[in-house]
Amino acid sequence: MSQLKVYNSLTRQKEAFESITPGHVGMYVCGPTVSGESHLGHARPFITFDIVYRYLLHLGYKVRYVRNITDAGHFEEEGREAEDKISSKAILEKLEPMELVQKYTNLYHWAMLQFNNIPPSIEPTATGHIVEQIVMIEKIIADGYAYVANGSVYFDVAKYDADFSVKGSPYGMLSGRILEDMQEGSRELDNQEEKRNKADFALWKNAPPEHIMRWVSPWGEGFPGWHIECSAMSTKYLGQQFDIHGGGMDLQFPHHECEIAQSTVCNHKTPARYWLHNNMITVNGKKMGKSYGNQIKLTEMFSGNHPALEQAYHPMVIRFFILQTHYRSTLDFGNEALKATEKGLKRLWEAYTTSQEMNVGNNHAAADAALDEKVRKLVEQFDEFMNDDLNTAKVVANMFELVPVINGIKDKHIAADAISTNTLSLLQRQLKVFVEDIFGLKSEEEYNNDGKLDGVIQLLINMRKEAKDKKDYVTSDKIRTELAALGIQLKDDKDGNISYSFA
RNA sequence: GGUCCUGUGGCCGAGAGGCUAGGCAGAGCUCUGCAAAAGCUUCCACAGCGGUUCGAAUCCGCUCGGGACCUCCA
Repeated sequence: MSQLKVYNSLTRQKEAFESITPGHVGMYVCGPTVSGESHLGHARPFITFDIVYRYLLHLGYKVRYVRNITDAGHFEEEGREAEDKISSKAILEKLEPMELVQKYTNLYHWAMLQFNNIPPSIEPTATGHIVEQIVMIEKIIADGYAYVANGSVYFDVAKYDADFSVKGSPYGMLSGRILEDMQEGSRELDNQEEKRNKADFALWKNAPPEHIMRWVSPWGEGFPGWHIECSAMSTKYLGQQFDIHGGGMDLQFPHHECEIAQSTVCNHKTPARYWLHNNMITVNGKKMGKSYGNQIKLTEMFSGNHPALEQAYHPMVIRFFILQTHYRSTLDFGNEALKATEKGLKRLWEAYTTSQEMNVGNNHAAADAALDEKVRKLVEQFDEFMNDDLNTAKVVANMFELVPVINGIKDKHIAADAISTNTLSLLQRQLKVFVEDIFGLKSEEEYNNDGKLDGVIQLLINMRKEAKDKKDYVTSDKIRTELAALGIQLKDDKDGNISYSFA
C-alpha cells in the first residue's frame, strides 16, 4: 500500500508522513474560542481533523489528539464591538465569565457530538494552564526575546527574526512573509505605543480594572496573550516537537507564526513538523466569518431557522458536504449544493446498507471479469486517494461509482455470480471501514429512532402488502400516501419486498 | 500597498500535458397496478487572448474577474 502523504504548509509541498516516534502520532488542532456559538465555518476544521484523526487510527497509529478550548483572555463577542470583551458581555447577561464560557463550551461539545466527531484525547483549556503560560513567558523574557511595558509583556519579533533567521527559522517562515514587507500596510491598533515594533505581539496583557477575567502574574494582574496558550499546552502534552499541527488557513498568520516563534525560543526547535491547514467555507465566494457578518450558526443549520436557509440540514449532510471537497479547497455554501449533498448521501447510504446485507455467495471465478476488476480497483483506490493528502472527494466519487453496481446486484440486474466472492467481501469490508470508521458517517435514523418506530412501520408495510395482494389499491395507496406525508417513504423493491426511508 | 491563492457545464465540486471524476438538477427509456426508488442512455465545461508542445482544462505570458492573509477569525 502507498504511504501517506500530506501537504505541509511549512514547506509548501506534499511530503511523506513519518512520525517522530514510530507507531505514535501527536497532533494539535486549534479549537474554538468559546465566547459565542460555533457557526458553519467552524465545522470545517473540526470535521477535517476528525477525519485525519480517524485515518491515522486506521493506519494503526496510536494518536494523542489535543484540541484546546480558548476560554480566557482577549477576545470578542460575536456581533459586538471590539471592546466588548467577554467580561462586559458577562456583566450584560449577569453571568460569571466562567458561566458564559461553560455555556458555549457545552453547546460546542453538543455540536461536535452531532457531527459524530470523536472527542480529542486531551481538551485543555487556556484558563487551566495560566501557570504554564506564565512560566513560558518568563523563559522568553529571560532569553531576551520579550520585554515588559506597563504590566504587559510583548514578544520582540525583530530580535527573534534577526537571531533565528540564521538558524533557519525566520519570522514568517510558515506564512511565507518577510518581516519588512509587513510593516507598511498594517493598521493602527490599541496600545501600539507600548510596543517597540508594530509586528510585536502580546504574551501577557495588563488587565484594565473592568476586566473580570484576570490572574496574578509577575507583571501584575492580567491575562495571557492571544497565542501563548497553544504553545504552552502543545508543549506540555505533546512535547517540544510533535508531528502535526492543524487549524484553519486564517490562523496561519499571525497565530501559528507566533506560536512557532514562542515555542522555538523556548524549545529551540520548530514545534510541529507537519502543518496542515484547511480552507474556508464561503458564502457567495466570501469567507464565512465574523468580519463579514455572514455566518450561520450550527444550531441554525440544524433547525433551518435562518433567512439564508431554505430548509434544515442534518449534521450528517453537513459532514458529507465537507467530505465531498478536498480540505484545502474553498467550499461554497448554498442551498442547492446542500440539497444535492442531502440527496446524494441518502442514495449512498442506502446502497451502503444494501451492500452490508448482501450475500457474497461462494464463487471463485467472476462471470464478468471486467466488472469484477473495475469494482476491485475502485475499492483499492480508497486507500490510495486518502494517502494522497487525504483526498476524501475522490474516495466519495469512487463510492458513488460503486452504487449502481450494488443496486444492480440487488435488483438482479447484475447477475449474482458476475463478481467473485473475494471482490464482494472486499467491497463490503472496505465500504464499512471507510463509510463508518474513517468518514464517520452514520444513519440519520439513529438520531430519532428508538426502535419502536421501526416496528410500527413494519406493521404498516405488512398491511400494505396484504392490501396489494388483494389488489385493494385504495388501501395500499392510502398507507403509502399518508406515511409519505409524515416524511416516511415506502419503496416497492424489485424482489417484492417493501423498504422505507426517511425523506 | 505587500504576500499568496483562484477562475471547470444550471448548481456544488475532482483532476493538473494525451485516457476528458463524481453528486444534484434537466431530457429520454426500462421496471411498476400507479407512484417512488432503482437501473440504462443522454445534454451542458474547462474566464479571454497569445505562446510552448505532435498534443494544454492542465505549462508560460498578458488581460479581465473572484478571494484569503497582513486586525479578532476555523
